[in-house]
Amino acid sequence: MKKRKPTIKDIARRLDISVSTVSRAIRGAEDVNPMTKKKVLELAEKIGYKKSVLAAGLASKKSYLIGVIIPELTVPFFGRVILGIEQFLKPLGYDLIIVHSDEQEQKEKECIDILLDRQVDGILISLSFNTKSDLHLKKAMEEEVPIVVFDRILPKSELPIPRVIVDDFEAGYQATNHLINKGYKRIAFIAGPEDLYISQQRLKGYRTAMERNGFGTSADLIVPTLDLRRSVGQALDKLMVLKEKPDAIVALNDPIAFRVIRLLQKRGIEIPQKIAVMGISGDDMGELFNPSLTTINQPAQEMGFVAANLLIDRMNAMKDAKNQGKIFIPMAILKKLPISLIEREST
Amino acid sequence: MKKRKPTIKDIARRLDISVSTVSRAIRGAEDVNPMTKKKVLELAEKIGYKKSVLAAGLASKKSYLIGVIIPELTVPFFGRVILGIEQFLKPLGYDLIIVHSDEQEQKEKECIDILLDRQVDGILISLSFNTKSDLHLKKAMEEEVPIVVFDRILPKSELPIPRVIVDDFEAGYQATNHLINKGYKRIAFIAGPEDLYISQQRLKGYRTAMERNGFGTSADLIVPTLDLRRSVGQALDKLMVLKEKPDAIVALNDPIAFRVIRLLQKRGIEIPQKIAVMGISGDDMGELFNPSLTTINQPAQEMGFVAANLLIDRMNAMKDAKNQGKIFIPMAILKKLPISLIEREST
DNA sequence: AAAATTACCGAGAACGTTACCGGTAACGCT
DNA sequence: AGCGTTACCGGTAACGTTCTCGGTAATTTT
Repeated sequence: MKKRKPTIKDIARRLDISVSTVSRAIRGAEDVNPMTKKKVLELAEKIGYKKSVLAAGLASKKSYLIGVIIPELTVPFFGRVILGIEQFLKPLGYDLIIVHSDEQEQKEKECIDILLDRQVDGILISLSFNTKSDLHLKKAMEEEVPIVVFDRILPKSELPIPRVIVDDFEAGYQATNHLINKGYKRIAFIAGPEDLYISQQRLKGYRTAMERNGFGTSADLIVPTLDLRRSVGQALDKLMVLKEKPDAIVALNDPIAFRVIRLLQKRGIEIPQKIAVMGISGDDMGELFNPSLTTINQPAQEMGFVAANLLIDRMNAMKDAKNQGKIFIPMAILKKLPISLIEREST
Repeated sequence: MKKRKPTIKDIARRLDISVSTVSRAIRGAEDVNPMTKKKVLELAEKIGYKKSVLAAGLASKKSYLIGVIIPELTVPFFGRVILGIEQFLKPLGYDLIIVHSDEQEQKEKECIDILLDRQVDGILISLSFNTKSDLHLKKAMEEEVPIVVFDRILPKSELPIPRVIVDDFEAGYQATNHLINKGYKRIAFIAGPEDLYISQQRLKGYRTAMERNGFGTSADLIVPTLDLRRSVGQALDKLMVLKEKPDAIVALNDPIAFRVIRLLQKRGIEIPQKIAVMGISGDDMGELFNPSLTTINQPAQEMGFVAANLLIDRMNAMKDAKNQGKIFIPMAILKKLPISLIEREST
């Protein structure tokens, strides 16, 4: 006694109308009598009809799936971004398929492939720490699936795609400035990989702040880390062997700052008395540390919201162009979100 | 100049064979000459053929999508679980669609609906803090999509579905025991909602350890929290107004423990000198705290792996039953994973 | 040498929906 | 009265696979 799942045909038969009409009614399209529409909807509800996304997708060449690629699952910042993405996309009937690149360029490529295979309608991506090229993004563009990059973008990319980031220069600048205002003088910066746009910009902000206040930016004080975990210690080591040790440290982001705090404490260095520490991210977790972490807040959720919005815009633009028979000319957009200071105990 | 995406038909035409054969070759099925198979695969690669998951799913009634429902995106534990799930499922060609319930039963229901609409082949779910019934799981069962619950399960559920958890009793027991061994005497327990199985069991473990060591378990020392954030403070308050304050606290999980540490420090209470704190989860983050958090490690990744494994088993069992014309009789399975102590500075 | 088995392949019907086009009836306009 | 609109609706062909069944030739078995 198996109960076949009801389909559009069953409804059509029982109501003695055509499948076309039922289809139109179901998806709330134009050209259908309110009366019949009501009847269809009621019967559908009654017999527990569920539209097959698969079949619908196949026929309409849309999947109503949006792919999201993030570098790491456990970074709180990305969790908040996804919240914003959902907030925008869910009401529109899109679902999310979330994959992570594990901070590796190679895996990132695979992620793109997976999503393309799934025929997602669009892709939202934040690049991994180690991504140096965006050829894989190009691939997506060639398949005509719109893509927008958020937060972690590539500096020199020529690709005409939308990007949404925070004002990273300003973040670096304000962080450094805050420290200077607090009276710190030898301020160090723990950067990320060279190719990383956020690293470049935040560093630039740091440099500018230092120079405007008459402090040099000796190369000693700028050390890179290649990931969020292991190499933070090495970076810090470089700082601590200097003859003149820094009295404050700006970390590229909060996860790095957390580790810096911990490592300094292990050395018995008091924060912020001996050395102050600043993060950039605005993770909630920073509040729980002892001392709690002063940081630059990034509007993560808003970023997700805006990125999703840009994606839908782009999708619509592509569709419109196609309908009018024109070819769609993709354009680069760079949207910067404002940041703000969260002062806590570590500075 | 639009380039239609190559399909199975294109390959068939160019190789002058039938689509059936191409299909078989592509999906590596039986009954196809190795020679032609090779040719198909090569041509497919050459012209950049991508199989349409939509069409394949429609025809085969499989989506190769597995839904994962977790209570919160930003809890590290779940991030690790997902890693394990991926590890098992990816090689099998499944992709994950991750949704979160925001710790609300209502949203959890919606999540199930979304996944069912997507025609996922299976569902992995960890219940929200506030889920009291599992009727929504029943719904999934009725649609014949297999489901397995991990970590956060319901105590009294009669549903014949697989569950995988850690040995929560043992976790509570070992945590408490560790504290006792360290010489603490008035040990408090911060629990979760009453209906939560992990809370019940860990509490039971706590009680047993206390009693076996001749300590009473006065009701004062057991306080509940309803979420991972706000109400932790209230729970702690109840403990701190006692005439005889506790000298150690076991928290239901690490996120709660983090907050406890912070709140105690704000009151100027030294950890672990005045009060010791223990978590249960094994979050990496615990290492970064000051003092670092002693915790019971849960094999999160393994849990994901095992849960995924059980899911696939169940899927196969259902398929086999169907093929043999029998009806599938679902059975409950409860798999317990072993835990271990991570001793750090907070005790 | 006949029969049975095996290895491989093809035809064609699903799968459940949407897109496209055409048609009818009713209505309003000149 | 004739004509163009509008509001609905239906038929049918996609969409790109997989599945079932059957068929042929080669190979093995008896």
